Amino acid sequence: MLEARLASATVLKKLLDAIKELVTDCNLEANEDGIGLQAMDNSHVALVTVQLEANEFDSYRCDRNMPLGVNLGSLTKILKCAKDNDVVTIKASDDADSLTLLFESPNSDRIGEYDMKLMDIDQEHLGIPDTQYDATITFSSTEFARICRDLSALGESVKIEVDKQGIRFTADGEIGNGSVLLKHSAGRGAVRAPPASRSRKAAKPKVKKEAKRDPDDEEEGSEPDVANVESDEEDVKPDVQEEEEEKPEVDEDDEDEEEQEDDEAEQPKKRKAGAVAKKETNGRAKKAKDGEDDGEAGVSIILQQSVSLTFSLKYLLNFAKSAPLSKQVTLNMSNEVPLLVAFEFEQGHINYYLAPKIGDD
Amino acid sequence: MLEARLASATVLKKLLDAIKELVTDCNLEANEDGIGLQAMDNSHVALVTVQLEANEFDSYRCDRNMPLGVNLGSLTKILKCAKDNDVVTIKASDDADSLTLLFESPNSDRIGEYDMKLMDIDQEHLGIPDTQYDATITFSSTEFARICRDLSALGESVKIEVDKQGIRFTADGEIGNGSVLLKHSAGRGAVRAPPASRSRKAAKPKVKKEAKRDPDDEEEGSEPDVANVESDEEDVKPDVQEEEEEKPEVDEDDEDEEEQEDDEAEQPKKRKAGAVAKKETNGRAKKAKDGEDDGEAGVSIILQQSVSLTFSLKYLLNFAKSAPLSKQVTLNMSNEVPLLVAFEFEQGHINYYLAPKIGDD
DNA sequence: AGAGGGGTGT
DNA sequence: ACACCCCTCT
Repeated sequence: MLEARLASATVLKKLLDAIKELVTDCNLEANEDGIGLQAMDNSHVALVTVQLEANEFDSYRCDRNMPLGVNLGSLTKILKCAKDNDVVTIKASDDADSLTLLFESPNSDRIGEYDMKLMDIDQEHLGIPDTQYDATITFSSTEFARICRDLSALGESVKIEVDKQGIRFTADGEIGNGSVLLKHSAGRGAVRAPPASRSRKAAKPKVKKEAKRDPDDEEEGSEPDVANVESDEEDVKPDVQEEEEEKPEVDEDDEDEEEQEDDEAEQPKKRKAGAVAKKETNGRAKKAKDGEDDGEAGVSIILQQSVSLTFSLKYLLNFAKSAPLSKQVTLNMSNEVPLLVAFEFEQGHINYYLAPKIGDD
Repeated sequence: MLEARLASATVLKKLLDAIKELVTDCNLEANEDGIGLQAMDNSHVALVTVQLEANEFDSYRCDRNMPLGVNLGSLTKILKCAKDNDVVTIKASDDADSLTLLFESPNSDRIGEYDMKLMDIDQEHLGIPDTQYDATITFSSTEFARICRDLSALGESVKIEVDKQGIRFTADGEIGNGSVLLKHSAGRGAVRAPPASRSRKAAKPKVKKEAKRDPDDEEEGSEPDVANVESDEEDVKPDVQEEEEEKPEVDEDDEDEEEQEDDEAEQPKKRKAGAVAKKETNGRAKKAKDGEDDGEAGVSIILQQSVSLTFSLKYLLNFAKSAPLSKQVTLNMSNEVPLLVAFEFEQGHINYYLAPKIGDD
């Protein structure tokens, strides 16, 4: 049986707003690690994964692995019945034919209880290899959303080029061409040599498989398909959550405190997530007065080699709907390999994978 | 070649929002005076003119007259890619087959560059005579917008009557009749005898031609046509900008300092525009606390003789979309002559001309 | 409370 | 496809 208590409904609401248009039905995978979700989008082009960490819940109990097949539209409707600051309790009995959501006002003077029918969904669990990316760019998620929105007025595709100078998004279309260049920020998340951050990653157990995909993988995943997905269930979830935990730190310790953070890396994740949240708050307060509040925390670029990839803006626009979940987004790119768009938030993360268009000059 | 730099994208955005539904394609006329636009609306009923003064740009360079044929929809799309406080640079090379817009964030960490295809547009340049109007009413632009919106719920036409008491807008329709009366403000922009303000205007060179239109002009422009437009290119732009520069002052010196402002009238325009902007700011700050911020600066009426004219609300609604550009709007009316609706803003002005309906009451 | 974005209707 | 209205996010 599952019983998970979350202090605020707002994360769940934002999560569902983010993915409900990408995925109609899918299994929520509840287990001792927390609640996860993995699904191809409806047109089978993009892959979304979500993980809510068990130890980020106010309380969490899950006796066994439970695949909970939900219709995300229905779940969204039910979540609309919760106020943002309601305390949410998610319950499922062992037969798992329905999911119960309990919404309590903060002072418990109102309690809503909603039951949702579950469905059986046959869903292969895809293994997602832990890729070492050639370029990792972390910047304002609202800036990301803004760029995708702006450029989608011009064309259907965006070319993303990353080099030492910064990251450039370019779209061409009938009415004209547009390009947006974000320069890496001096003083904060500036361009950093990869080895420094990689060495920290080596401390993790069973991370990294191969850094690059096989060429034929990209062949068949040429356009509308996530190329580097494998069917290796065993090591997927650990990999994903370890890897995602990693990325924001790169930006974190760009400030001043690398060694300290490395120490913390051995500690429970709860502690680390707290640090992330705190830092984000600082970032906002710090930047609040300089007028430009999209530039929060600047643009961090970690570059192993320059990349140039082209993607469908339609999907990026969808991914950018996760911006309310996190102030920062991380784009992970290697040439001819699917893009990983990652959002970290206090309770977990959401990752999107999208294969590049081919012939992307 | 043209290169014009504007400290903030917001004026351009507002301008295009204001006219993009009225005009589809038109030439931007860049020359040493600045950037101008003149176009009939798509149904050839109303006339719009815009002027952005060269000396109000942060920097301005235009070597020769360049007609830049733009699709306003495309330009609007591109301007949506600029944030309000972005610095905008407009560039066109001498062959003028495309227009480049550069959007830089205030701290230059983001640079957007957009190229827009230009088109050849054959467009006669209409001469607009400098008319002395029988009634000139200056009041809150949002009030104007509100009245147009409110009355358009009742009928398709509005009768505008101006006399010493004030200005009355009346609409009749099936569900009932409505009328809004704005009284001239005591203490501020009150009704003023025309000679006083006319004498100031007399200080300008080459102003005023004839005060009234020829009757046959109105005949052919009876309903859907701007009647008093002549094909006299020479004196149009100077006249327009002189005249428009004049109007807000009427309201300005209603405060206490008539003579001083008359002195300034001889000074360069740059100086005067600055004064206008400053006064507007004061007006906002002053009124901020009395709750009614539509009544800013009151209602100023300069009346030579009473007028009563009827106009299509559809067009007035469109004109009122310029309200974000200026806190004040000026209506200039003479019986049986097209209405001039004028908005002044720091970088220039926008004027709308609309012929009255006949049988107007 | 205001502005921007998304969705719906013409 | 464009315009208008409503809702959400800032």
